Amino acid sequence: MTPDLSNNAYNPVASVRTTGEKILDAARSEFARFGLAGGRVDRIARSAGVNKAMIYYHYSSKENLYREVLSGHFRRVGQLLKTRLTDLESIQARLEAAADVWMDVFAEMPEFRSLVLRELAQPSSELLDQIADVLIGTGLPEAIPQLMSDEISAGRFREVDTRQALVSFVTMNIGYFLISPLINRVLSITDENDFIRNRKRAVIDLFFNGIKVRKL
Amino acid sequence: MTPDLSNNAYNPVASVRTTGEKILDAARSEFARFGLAGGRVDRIARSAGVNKAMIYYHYSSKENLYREVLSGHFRRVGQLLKTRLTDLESIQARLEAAADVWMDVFAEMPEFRSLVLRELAQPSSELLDQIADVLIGTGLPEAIPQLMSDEISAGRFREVDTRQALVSFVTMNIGYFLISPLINRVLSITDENDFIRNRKRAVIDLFFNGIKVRKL
Amino acid sequence: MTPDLSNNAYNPVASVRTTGEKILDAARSEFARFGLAGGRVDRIARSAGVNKAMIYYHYSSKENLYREVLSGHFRRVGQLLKTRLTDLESIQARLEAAADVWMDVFAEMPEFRSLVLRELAQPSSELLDQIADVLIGTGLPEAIPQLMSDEISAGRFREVDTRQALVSFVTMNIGYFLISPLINRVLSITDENDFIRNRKRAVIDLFFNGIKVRKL
Amino acid sequence: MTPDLSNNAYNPVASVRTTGEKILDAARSEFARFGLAGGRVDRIARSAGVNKAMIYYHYSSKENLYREVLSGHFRRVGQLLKTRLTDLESIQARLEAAADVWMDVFAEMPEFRSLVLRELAQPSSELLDQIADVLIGTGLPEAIPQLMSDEISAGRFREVDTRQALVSFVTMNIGYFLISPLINRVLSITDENDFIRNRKRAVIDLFFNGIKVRKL
DNA sequence: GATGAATGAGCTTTCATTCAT
DNA sequence: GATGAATGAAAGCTCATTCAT
Repeated sequence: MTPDLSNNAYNPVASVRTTGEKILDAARSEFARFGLAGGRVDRIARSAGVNKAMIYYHYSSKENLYREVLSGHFRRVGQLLKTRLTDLESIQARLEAAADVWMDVFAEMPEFRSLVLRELAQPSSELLDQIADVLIGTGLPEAIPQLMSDEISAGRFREVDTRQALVSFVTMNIGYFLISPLINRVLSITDENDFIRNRKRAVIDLFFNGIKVRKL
Repeated sequence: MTPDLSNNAYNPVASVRTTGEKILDAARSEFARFGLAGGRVDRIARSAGVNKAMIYYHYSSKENLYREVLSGHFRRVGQLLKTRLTDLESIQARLEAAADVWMDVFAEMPEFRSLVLRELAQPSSELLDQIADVLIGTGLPEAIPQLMSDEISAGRFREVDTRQALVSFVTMNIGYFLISPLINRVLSITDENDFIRNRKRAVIDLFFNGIKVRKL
Repeated sequence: MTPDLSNNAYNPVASVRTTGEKILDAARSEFARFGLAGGRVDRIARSAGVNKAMIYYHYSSKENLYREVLSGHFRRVGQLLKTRLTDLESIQARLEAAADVWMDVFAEMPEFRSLVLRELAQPSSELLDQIADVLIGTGLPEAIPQLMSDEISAGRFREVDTRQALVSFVTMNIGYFLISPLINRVLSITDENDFIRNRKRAVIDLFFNGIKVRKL
Repeated sequence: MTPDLSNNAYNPVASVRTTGEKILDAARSEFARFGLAGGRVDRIARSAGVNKAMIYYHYSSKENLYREVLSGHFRRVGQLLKTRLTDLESIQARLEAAADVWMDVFAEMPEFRSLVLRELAQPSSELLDQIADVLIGTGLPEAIPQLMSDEISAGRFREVDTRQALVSFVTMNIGYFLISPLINRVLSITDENDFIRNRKRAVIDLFFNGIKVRKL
């Protein structure tokens, strides 16, 4: 059930990592920690154990290396979404699966969070376009509101703005991961893993209780 | 009802902005756009219309200037929270007020979002400690779960994990602002202001419908 | 017998030091510690307790202030030499008096040593010209070798190169003060004052035993 | 008899000087002329004919480059002392050899004098510790006074303070070199080389005549 | 005389990138 | 592919000096 997102997800066989892969790995962590502007080519080379010139040989520029790092992540996320969200009929099943994917993504791709946050901070980010394309490509942003409308028509969901509802669901899931360092401090959460484990159920519970037709 | 968060919130009378304030204003926008590492002292000086050395005269280092920018924001946020969240009894009133504050903060302090996102991206950020302190200082992180517990005991709220519920509420509100560029693209939201206007009601509606005791 | 070289030698009445004097005092110690290139106008102003612009008001430039510091020293040294070396007949009396003066100069004008060393380090120093003039002005550099020649003619001194002998006498005296930090370390001299007290006698003793006619 | 202390002493084959050596050579002369604070990295780079960044590539900082310059000198001096002061029995032979070494050092390492003077001017110089160690390492500071004591016990030397005597010998030798620009002016010495050539004999003569037991 | 703020030139250092081997 | 050395542009910062009040 858990996906294959082990350490070597990006580089299946660690023992024969090519120079290009070593650079990519080092760059991933460098850019996650310091961002594009703050990341240092020297540091990447050193922590990859290769000569600095090799970075230019393989990736031609720091900025391009950064792009490679990001597109690697998105390829992986897209692939996960595609694999895990097919053949699911009910809206609940789909949303649960999506929640799972995000949890896995953040759990197993530790640098992803930082990279995305920094991209979100930039006024015009070509990267966001890429993510958006990946997400739209899953068909979910269109399908989910449509399914909700169907449920509303069928009298099972309350009359809500379906896009707002979708945004609510997404932010409850992703939002926690994005601002977890802040939340952990404010709520004195010490066992983060435990909190995350319960998170999915809590979100699903609140969301469907909030959207389904019930009587007071 | 809307607060005085106009452009000159930090410098009431624009016409007599001191050099220090001009620098701070320029720095705010520079760091929001490019981050600490990407921000350029030259550019700040130029766009503030002052000599570069003045930045060091007034703020002693680029990093310290950055800190001043951030702490200025937090002071403002803390002050807003303090002003707007007092004398409110019911949990609903409090959460609505908090939602209003966040909406205002993001609407009126355009650089805040970027700055916070970049800080969230950093593994160890002393700034997050500052925000956390501001938030804890409002008493809300303790009060809200307590009020929820009271409602649960009184049979009015369902048996939910109160901290998870709080996190859900917060992320539904803040989360949208943080990832709005992405959401806007994915959901093809063109009139962002319109979406934001409806957002508060949608969140409150979903949240309380989801947490209150009702019958199916 | 000991001269009036107390702390306030340069500024007779400390309690009413003018701004110009305060600056001069601070500058003296600053330039002694860091040299002309390493000395900082800011630091001088701060440690003098005056505004930086005052330095320019009173001394017009850093370099000029430096010159004032040095010429203050030389005036003092010249004055000392003049006072203490007059009315002395015998060569021994004169050399002893000169040794005393140097000892007093180094003992009571703590910054002098550093300043002179730095000037000596510079290939072309107008300051050295000034000192040289002061020294020549005392008449000693001409008188002493002449007196030695007389002694030689009279058969009391051995046939030595009188200028070399004078240089030997001077370096034995001054030389120690110039390189004392080094000598103290190498010879593990802990009680420097004690060593200095004995120095004069040792020099005189060695010099005259070395130069007088004796039999093996 | 004279040692190989030609211009390229530090870099035996001038035609293949490495970049690091070129920098070191340029730095040596720059720091000798202007000191650490007054020395300019730009100037060093230009006069070495290399890119400024190379200085940081090879020596990581201006201060460190300065340290390298000095330790290079001290290594050389230590080596000279070690080579020239072995296998010498009599105290006279040893002192003469030491005097020769110092004369050679000052004659052939033209920058040494300035560098040492500036270091002597600094209140706390780690460099002086290094020189002191080199000197102590030669064993002379301990051996010479001991030899003098032996001579005194044997009735050949007069009863003198042996450390004072050693200091006298050293300052007569080194002292002249340190303050030569001053002495030359005061005594109108035009042919410095001639004076230096005679200096050694004059010092030895005065010293031993002064310390040996003789009769008036 | 005295001050705080301002200036401009120049400082040390950094860093992405390229070159020669 | 791989390396160590090199480059040039620009970065952050300093500092002697001056100005307005």
